[in-house]
Amino acid sequence: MSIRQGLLALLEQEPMYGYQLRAAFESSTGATWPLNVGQVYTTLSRLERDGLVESAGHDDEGHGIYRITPAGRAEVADWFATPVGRGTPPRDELAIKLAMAVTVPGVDVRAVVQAQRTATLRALQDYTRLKARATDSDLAWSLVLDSLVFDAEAEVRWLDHCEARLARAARDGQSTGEQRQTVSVHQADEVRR
Amino acid sequence: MSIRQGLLALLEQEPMYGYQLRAAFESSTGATWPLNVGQVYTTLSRLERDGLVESAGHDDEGHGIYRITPAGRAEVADWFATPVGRGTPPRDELAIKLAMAVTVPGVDVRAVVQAQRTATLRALQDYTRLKARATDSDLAWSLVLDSLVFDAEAEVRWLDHCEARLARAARDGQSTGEQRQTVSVHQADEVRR
DNA sequence: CGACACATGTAACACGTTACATGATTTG
DNA sequence: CAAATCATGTAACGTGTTACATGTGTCG
Repeated sequence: MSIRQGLLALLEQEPMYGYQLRAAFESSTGATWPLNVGQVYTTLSRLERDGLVESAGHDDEGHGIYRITPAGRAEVADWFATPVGRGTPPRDELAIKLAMAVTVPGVDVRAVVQAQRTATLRALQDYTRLKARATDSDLAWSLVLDSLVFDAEAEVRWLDHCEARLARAARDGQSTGEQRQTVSVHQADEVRR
Repeated sequence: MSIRQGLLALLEQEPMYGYQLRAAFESSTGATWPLNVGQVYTTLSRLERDGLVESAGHDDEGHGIYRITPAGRAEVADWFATPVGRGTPPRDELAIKLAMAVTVPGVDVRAVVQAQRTATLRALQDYTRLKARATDSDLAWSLVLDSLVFDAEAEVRWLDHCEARLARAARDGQSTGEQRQTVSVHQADEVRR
């Protein structure tokens, strides 16, 4: 649901054709998330289907131009105005994986944490290397890169935290898997708000 | 791609029927990500289609039990052994949104940052409140909660960082939108590795 | 000429998600 | 009894993603 919004936002700047849109998107995000061109066209179709963009004839060179509609503008405004979903946060694969690792007996949780930690640290190095260049020019990309860095750092911190807790749990003799047999359902509907 | 793996991992612990699986999943993740029961069954079908689980007759009470296959076990082992995708990191909607906000002229970036900051801080409070209870018992849920906290904290830090950079950029007169007209493609294929 | 970037699409599939239909069993 | 929970499924849709088909222009 973010490519859709992203492309739509770019179209608010100026009508564009498909290839141009892809270039604009990758330029802003610094090619952090490579975008298959085909997806631009499928997404444009869907946006047109939903009345958020419309075909606007052809370019001087014959490119099929797309233009944003009033409804589209409204949607973009709404997107920027509404904070990103901290109500039901996006499923975090790593968190799920660790949760399962400590739930299912016979999994070497420490090893999982270690492996992840190494990988994340390596990614962090890559990001830092990339940040060296490209700094002041592309503000957008620079911020995206920083986002990746902050995320990765938080992940490392969390992994360390996990290790500490696991060590403590192990020391206290709890065999990591003292789950009840018949799992009780719905002990926390509150999270759902 | 994480529910699939999660359910599969749970089945390695012990054969189960659908409803039980959902309970186990929500128990481990602390109902942080509520899981529609229907999805358990669709996912089970797909897992069976792929030969990772198989039907194992019926329970004493007539429940349709699913059992993990050797191939399934292999996949789980692989899942735990392979670090989560720090090669092409998952698309971060907030990062994309901010990138677009600074790219498209006429967007009040500061307002976007502010709104997000408020929302995230509020979420952080909720998490902290939840952490008060539930601590030592459910290790898994506790870790998931911590993950959310660490993530949210990193987000706030990043938002502050963004604000600072934006202020600096504004002070230096760059009108936030000094993007080149014709966007240059592929200036950074390196990220893709 | 041949390779390569530009450019536009389409078909197919994956996973996640919701809404709905249906029935058994429990419980106030 | 009525309402809620347990339990199993299916149908339909949405976005994201890849692979493919196809054609034009450009440049060494």
